[in-house]
Amino acid sequence: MKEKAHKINFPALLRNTGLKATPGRVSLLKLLSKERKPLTVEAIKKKAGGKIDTVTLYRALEDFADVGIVRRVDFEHSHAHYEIVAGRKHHHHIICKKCEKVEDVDVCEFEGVEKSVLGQTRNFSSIMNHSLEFFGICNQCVNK
Amino acid sequence: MKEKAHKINFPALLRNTGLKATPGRVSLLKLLSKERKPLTVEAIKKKAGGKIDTVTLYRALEDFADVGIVRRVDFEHSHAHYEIVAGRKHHHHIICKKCEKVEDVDVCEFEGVEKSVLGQTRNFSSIMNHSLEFFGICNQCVNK
DNA sequence: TTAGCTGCAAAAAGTTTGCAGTTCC
DNA sequence: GGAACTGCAAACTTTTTGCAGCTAA
Repeated sequence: MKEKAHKINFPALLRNTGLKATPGRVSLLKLLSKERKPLTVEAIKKKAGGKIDTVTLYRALEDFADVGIVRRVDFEHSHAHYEIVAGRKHHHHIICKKCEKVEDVDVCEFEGVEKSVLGQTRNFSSIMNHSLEFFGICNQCVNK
Repeated sequence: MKEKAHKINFPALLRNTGLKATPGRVSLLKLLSKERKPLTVEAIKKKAGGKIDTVTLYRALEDFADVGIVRRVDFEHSHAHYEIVAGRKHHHHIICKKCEKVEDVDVCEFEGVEKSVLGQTRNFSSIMNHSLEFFGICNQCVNK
């Protein structure tokens, strides 16, 4: 079963979540959907040919993350990454501590784990999402 | 089995990893060890009575993280947190998306998972560490 | 028409770099 | 003595805020 994120109707997706389907936001989603990996704000800007205003980009990404179309990912490097969620299977990442190379990884089901986590706390009643990242040094960076 | 992080010989620990046991670094480790939760650089500074220089703090934390005495944790809020590792059991966190409240959580073994992850990639040969954080809205913030 | 989106300017927040002086071992 | 650590100044990067004009629905 191949993922066909490019077939998603982004204007409809945006409207369904209460956001407006502006040309800028639709192309941003297309870009993220095509790249299929976590990108920094600067990287997105570059990929878009520098045409997007940085502030507008931050605001769009925040809005998207709020409604779950996009997710923010942190790799212990002081800048956030954003990745499309819509049209993609749930997955995690392995990241090179040196060059920041990122690869997707699949990990077993997490439903049981979330239940167990909720069983341990009295301050939380539900879990909205989780992040799971693996860190190492990639084979290219090891040889240096 | 209670954790007794306060009994750790920090000067020795530092020297064992090739770092110098300066008074500043030893008290920083004591502070982190006492707090037992992820703190931002600003929070550490405040707890220390503002006596630590910010730059020195960043450099010490980075050095500590490099040798594994401390770990950096990211909570999808644009500032890093640092938590002591030495003397503590491996654990993860659940974080409130609104107030950034943090609670420790224990999760089942990860050895099998790491093996499975390494089986999926050709670019990495080992995993040095992983991050696993759960996000939700805490009960106090829900009622707002 | 109006709530939401955009872009510019500016500021705030977080982090890094360079360097001269000090301290640990 | 020498490598590591510290503190200050300065720079740089990342993210946020405010506001006026524009646009999708």
